[in-house]
Amino acid sequence: MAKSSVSKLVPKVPPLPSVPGMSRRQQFSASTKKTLVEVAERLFTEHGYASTSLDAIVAGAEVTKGALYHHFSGKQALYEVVFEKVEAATAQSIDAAMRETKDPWEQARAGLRTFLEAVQQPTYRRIVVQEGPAVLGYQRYREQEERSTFTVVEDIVAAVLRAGDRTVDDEMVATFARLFFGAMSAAGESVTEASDPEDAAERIELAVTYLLTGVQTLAKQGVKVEDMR
Amino acid sequence: MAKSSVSKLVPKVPPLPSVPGMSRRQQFSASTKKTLVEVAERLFTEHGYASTSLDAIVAGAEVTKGALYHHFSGKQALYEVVFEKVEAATAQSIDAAMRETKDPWEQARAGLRTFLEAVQQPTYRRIVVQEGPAVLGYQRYREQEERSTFTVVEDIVAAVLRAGDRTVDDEMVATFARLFFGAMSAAGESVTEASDPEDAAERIELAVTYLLTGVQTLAKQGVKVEDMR
DNA sequence: TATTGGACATACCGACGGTATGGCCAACAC
DNA sequence: GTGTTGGCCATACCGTCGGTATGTCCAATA
Repeated sequence: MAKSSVSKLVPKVPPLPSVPGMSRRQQFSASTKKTLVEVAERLFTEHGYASTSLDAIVAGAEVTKGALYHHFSGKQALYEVVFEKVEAATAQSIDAAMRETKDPWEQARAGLRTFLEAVQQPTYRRIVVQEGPAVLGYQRYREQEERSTFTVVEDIVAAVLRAGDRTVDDEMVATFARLFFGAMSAAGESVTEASDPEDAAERIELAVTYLLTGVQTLAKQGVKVEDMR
Repeated sequence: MAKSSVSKLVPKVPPLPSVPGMSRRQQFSASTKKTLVEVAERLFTEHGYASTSLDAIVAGAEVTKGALYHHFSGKQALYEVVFEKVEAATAQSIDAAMRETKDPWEQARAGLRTFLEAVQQPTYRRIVVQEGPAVLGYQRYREQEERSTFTVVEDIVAAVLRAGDRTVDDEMVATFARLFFGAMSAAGESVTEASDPEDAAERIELAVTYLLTGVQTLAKQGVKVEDMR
């Protein structure tokens, strides 16, 4: 009991590089909200959504459920914020990797490679790939996806595809992007669970390269997607 | 109260085409177990795992939790039985579709088409694709998968791949199969959610055909997967 | 200085998964 | 025919967890 009273008497350390536009009160509030999200991200990643209780989250953040429900409407809403954060970070990292080169083909390779790496990260795997659809429902899952990572992947696919066949419309690009996105997501799980992850990742890249080479070859021959009908 | 006493006084209708090897008692038991699985499959499909209470399941089966826990060790175990049932049925339907023709290439087309159809069925989508990984955990999910549907898909991929390049090893086949399996799963969601599902399905088939044609073209040119290194 | 409202803490509720216990009756032994 | 046993299931109950209602404190503003 002494311990808890101490934790109450000693307030949280204020975020020192204080944001100028915010009052002290607002800064404390933002700090607890941020802490809640960070703790939730960690626990959701480690134990999954169902096995992570709100009590565990608020304990980890050293607050109470009152604080949590003041900032979020419930467990699912908190999860959604964590989800968005993880998605945004991943999209940004892919984007950054692509900006390191200017050659479109190299950009695509770099982007896909980074995506394959991202999809192996425990946080992205658990929160986005494995539990995202089940927790958010597929509708919301897809909406969130399309505002970040999927769009980046779609741009890559569009560049690769249109390099060989300029006649493909947007919907066809989206279709290819869906296939690639699904394939890479499954690949991430596969790689992570493999006995030799490095070797598995290499095989994935080999397979994808083979498929892309096939697409390139068709393009050089002037074979278009529409010709498949 | 009169209602409940009536339901107790009037026992369930015994399964009439009685299995010879079973005693009456065993047949009643098997009947309740089967009913529980069927009701659970329906409710899990309609409302999802988390939103389906055991009370709702036992009410639908007109038994009590005592019966449920006599036959299954818990909610997750019941889900796993349902999962296996759905997986087995899907694998069998793909298998049946493939047996209708003898040409290997046509078999592959039929198999993939049937898989694309299966992945759009509400039950398979919800129980296997959307919630399977989250509820069972990816480990068990993959174990179950590899005992049924995935293996069938893997066989198809192996046949297509080895028709052009006989040097690919089993692990490389498995890698391609993973990619295809993931791509088709995502495709199923995409098709189902599309404003025009038929059109979406056609686009998917077009895209897959394009990719396969690329693979065939490479094979004809003698380009092997190993050449990608 | 008075007042207000944002930012929490505390106490509590209902639902749900799971367990403990007991009753009933078919099946088998004799 | 009778006694006994064990499979099959009903009933009652418990702990946990997500969510809610209410109260408190204090910084910010007038």
